[in-house]
Amino acid sequence: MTSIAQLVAEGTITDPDSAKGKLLQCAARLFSDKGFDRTTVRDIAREVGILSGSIFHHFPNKEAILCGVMREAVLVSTAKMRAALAQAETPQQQLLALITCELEAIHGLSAEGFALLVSEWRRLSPENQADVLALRDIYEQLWLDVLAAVREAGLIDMDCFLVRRFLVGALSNTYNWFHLDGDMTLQQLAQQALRLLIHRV
Amino acid sequence: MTSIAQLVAEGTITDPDSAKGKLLQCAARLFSDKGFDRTTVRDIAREVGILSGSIFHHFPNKEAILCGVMREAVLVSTAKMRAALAQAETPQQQLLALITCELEAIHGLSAEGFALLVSEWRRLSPENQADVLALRDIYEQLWLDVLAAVREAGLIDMDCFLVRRFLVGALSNTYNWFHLDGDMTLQQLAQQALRLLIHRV
DNA sequence: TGAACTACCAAGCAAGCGCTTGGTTTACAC
DNA sequence: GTGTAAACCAAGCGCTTGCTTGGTAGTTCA
Repeated sequence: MTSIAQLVAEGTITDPDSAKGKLLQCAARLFSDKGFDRTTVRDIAREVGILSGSIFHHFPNKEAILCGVMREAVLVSTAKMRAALAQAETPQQQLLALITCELEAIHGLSAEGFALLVSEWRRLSPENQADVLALRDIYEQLWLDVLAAVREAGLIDMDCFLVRRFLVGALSNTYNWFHLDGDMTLQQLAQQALRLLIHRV
Repeated sequence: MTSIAQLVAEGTITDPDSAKGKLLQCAARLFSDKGFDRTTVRDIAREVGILSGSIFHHFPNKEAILCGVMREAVLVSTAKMRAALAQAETPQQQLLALITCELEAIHGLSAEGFALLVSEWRRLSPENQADVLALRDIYEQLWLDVLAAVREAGLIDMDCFLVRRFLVGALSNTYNWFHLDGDMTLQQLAQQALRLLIHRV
């Protein structure tokens, strides 16, 4: 059973085969492609093959779609990171695993819509921001734990929070220049990002 | 004569005291605060104290305002960076100077609207993107020259293009978490960013 | 068989959007 | 005084937006 199927079974995330799940999936792709504001509810509806009004049977408003996309993106990514961490041994391997996971999420290989957490964060109301932030805190704690271990091992000497903040920017911005079909593989990109943080790889 | 006054005298940028200059300034702030799509021409007009239709006496359309803001932001930043470079001696000092300049630009201390180059880049038509990109290439070449010198000095060992790309993301994302009135000064932030790239500071 | 519920359609409303149009004010040159 | 041009106003057009409303198929379960 894949980690996603598990989350669906738990009721943590929406079944991607359900109507609501398809809406979230299409919305995530459209939001990522064109941005939240430039994506109309008619765009999303057309993509799933229903009329625009029907969307509001599943969501109270447009913002709730974005919120749903973000929530599930964080949840899926957290699960994938936990699974990847379990397979890594040294702190350095763990850090590389996290970087790889986040890059995969950003470039739509795992949780479509993850990049929106940075680019469209301000579109969310304060209430919805707090809602997603609670999930994101769990996600970020995984990072901080690993970074602390790497620091403990003497591989970095900067403040962990600061390292993470720089890294969030560096990785999320790869969305603007890195392409999966280019010369560089995602694994190579992850390796280079690791080299940025750790100077003896 | 300040570098900005010089650019105005050359006719390179718009006089900030002129009607058009005030429009660009207000638009830059509003675009930065609320985003391009969420800022209406009525918002901008209200801010400068004219009616919305009057804006189109100065600009052919809304996108041209964003394009103008970006153009001037790059031009001002480039000039500021050149001035800062002239005062630095070692490659490492030069790199710190560039980082400081870019952080100042991002956080609105020099060229208001610089952060838009990343966050609102996709709102520009391909023609306008090419237009701004030509100016930005000059700006980026300054970075690459300094990074090459730092690399020559053996202080970094990664590909310069890649370092710059990671750095663009890391610095531009400080807009989302760093605040000028917080515990950390902008100079300290610049120092830390330098430490990320160079491991013996 | 029929009540209840889910998912969706068909139509359209109210508000806000970028932008246009024709006319007025102001400043300055001759 | 008159001409000219820039800067702006006043009004609103045409269109798109998120969202609402009332109703209809299809399925489930008693």
